[in-house]
Amino acid sequence: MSDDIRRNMALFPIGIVMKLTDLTARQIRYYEQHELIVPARTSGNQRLFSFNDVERLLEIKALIDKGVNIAGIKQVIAPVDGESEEATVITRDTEEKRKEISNSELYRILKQELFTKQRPGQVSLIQGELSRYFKLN
DNA sequence: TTTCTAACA
DNA sequence: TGTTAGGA
Repeated sequence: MSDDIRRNMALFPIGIVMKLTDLTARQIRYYEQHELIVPARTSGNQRLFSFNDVERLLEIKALIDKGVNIAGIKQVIAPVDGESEEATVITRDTEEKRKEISNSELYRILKQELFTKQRPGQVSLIQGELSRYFKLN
């Protein structure tokens, strides 16, 4: 499915991802160090995240909120190596949680957010929206 | 202005 | 994890 390429297409810089996930740049970079995510880089060494990266980050956030440490999260989320089929490999446990939100739904919400949050001083609404889908089980 | 790496009161 | 320095 060509939908995979879109989900794995590196699009947004860390600033956007911060608002989308409600995570600090520090946390996002930290998770990258632990290989929980492997964002692409621009020629200027700037990170570029894909929708998949954002989804992973949201899952990580949900797990962190549950009190799971990095080691635990690594067990839940399959390590990202190859970019082909392995890109979306996840454990059955995680897959079940993801079923709570459809791909189109996530895309719609994220896209809407991208067009909404532009002006400074404006609070993103996606955090609350997405947290609903990833609400604690 | 935004992001990056490295490092620590 | 927060936060800052210093550079791109």
